[in-house]
Amino acid sequence: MTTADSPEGRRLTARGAKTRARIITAAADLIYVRGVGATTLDDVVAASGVSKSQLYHHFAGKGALVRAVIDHTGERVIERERAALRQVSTIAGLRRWRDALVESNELQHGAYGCALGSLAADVADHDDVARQSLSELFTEWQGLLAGVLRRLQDTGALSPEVSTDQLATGLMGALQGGYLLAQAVHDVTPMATSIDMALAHIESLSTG
Amino acid sequence: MTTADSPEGRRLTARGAKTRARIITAAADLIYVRGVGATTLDDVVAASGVSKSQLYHHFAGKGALVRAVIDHTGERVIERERAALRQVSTIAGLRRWRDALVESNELQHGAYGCALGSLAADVADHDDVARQSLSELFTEWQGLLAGVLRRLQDTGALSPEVSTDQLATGLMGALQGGYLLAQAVHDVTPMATSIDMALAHIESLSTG
DNA sequence: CCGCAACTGGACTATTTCGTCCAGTCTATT
DNA sequence: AATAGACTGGACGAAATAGTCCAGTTGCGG
Repeated sequence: MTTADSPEGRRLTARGAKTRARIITAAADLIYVRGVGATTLDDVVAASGVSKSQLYHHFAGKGALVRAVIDHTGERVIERERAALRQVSTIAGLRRWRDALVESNELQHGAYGCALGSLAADVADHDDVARQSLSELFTEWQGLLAGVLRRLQDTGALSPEVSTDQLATGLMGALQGGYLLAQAVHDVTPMATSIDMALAHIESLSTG
Repeated sequence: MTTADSPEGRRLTARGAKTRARIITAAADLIYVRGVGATTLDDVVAASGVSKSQLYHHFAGKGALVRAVIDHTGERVIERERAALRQVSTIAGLRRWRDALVESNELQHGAYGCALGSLAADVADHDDVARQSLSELFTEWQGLLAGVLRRLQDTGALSPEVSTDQLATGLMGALQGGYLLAQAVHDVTPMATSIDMALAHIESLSTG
């Protein structure tokens, strides 16, 4: 999944890998809060406690760093979602998943939005390879949701007629739209409402 | 709705107003395509054919210009939606509304996303008064959707039990999420799917 | 028709920010 | 433990960009 993002060929020592990781996590944190455009490389240098020459040693430039941040954030989100959704096979489980996301977003009153969604809005029209990475990440995330929906079908809680892929897309749309509205309003209520509507629809498609 | 955005007190002549409007539309077009951060004031000056001193004559700075762009774009979107939704009172009418938005977005293969949504993602965490304007615009837009849903209730096409406000929020969430996914994938399919799910849910709530 | 205020235009400055360079330090291997 | 090569640090340069200033023009009220 993760594309080769360090200068090709050269192998990293353990120390180098650690430094590189420190740069990425610092950049990811800053970018999540301030956005790509408002995050300067000097900010990243200061936050990571790494010299600028190292930043350019590990990354070809700001674009490459941003792409690495996308990969990193993507892995984090996918990993979190994989853990959260792995065992879910009921509507109630999906509701608990929703609750966790809403509560987590509540902590910052909806600010900053979805880690992946904000990145997408930020770079999609500016960096095509970054956009494609994000596209694949969204697809993977939707795949996890589709897996849950298939399990609902297997247990008979969801009609076998419906397209789990389309429902997963709809659910992801509701989630991302909810994040965006919550970000604009600084209140998670619309996010909860938006996801609830998607879940209610899924529930209404139960067998019989 | 539109806040006073030109230096208070001074009255604009017709020529001044025209120049001011030209700046705003040029900036709005650039910002829609490139985003706020990637749009420079020199770009705006070049695109509008207006001198920089005039830009600063009409706007206190970049932030004020961006806020004016938000007001302008907001009015445009709300006006468009008001016209599109005014007479809608059936599910089929909502479907035609959906078709028009999807087709329009198809022209650019989903790029740039929703004029209001992109702005929100761009500035919400950086300018609180801009965020609040956007919040109000979303609320107004949702109000138009809620109006349609109330008409559905009046004609008996929608159960009088359901909350039209919540459904409108869910529909707006699906719309915005759909825009974002389409932007990431460069394909309007997920946008269509996302809205369709919301509409299917609304349709499933018909009386009886 | 005249004068004053508002509008127009573009050259200029200060600051920010991306990216480079070089000198010194650490580490793995022989 | 010596050396080669990889890693670290910060000072430096160049470009872009927000914002300022002043000289010239236009148009409206008296």
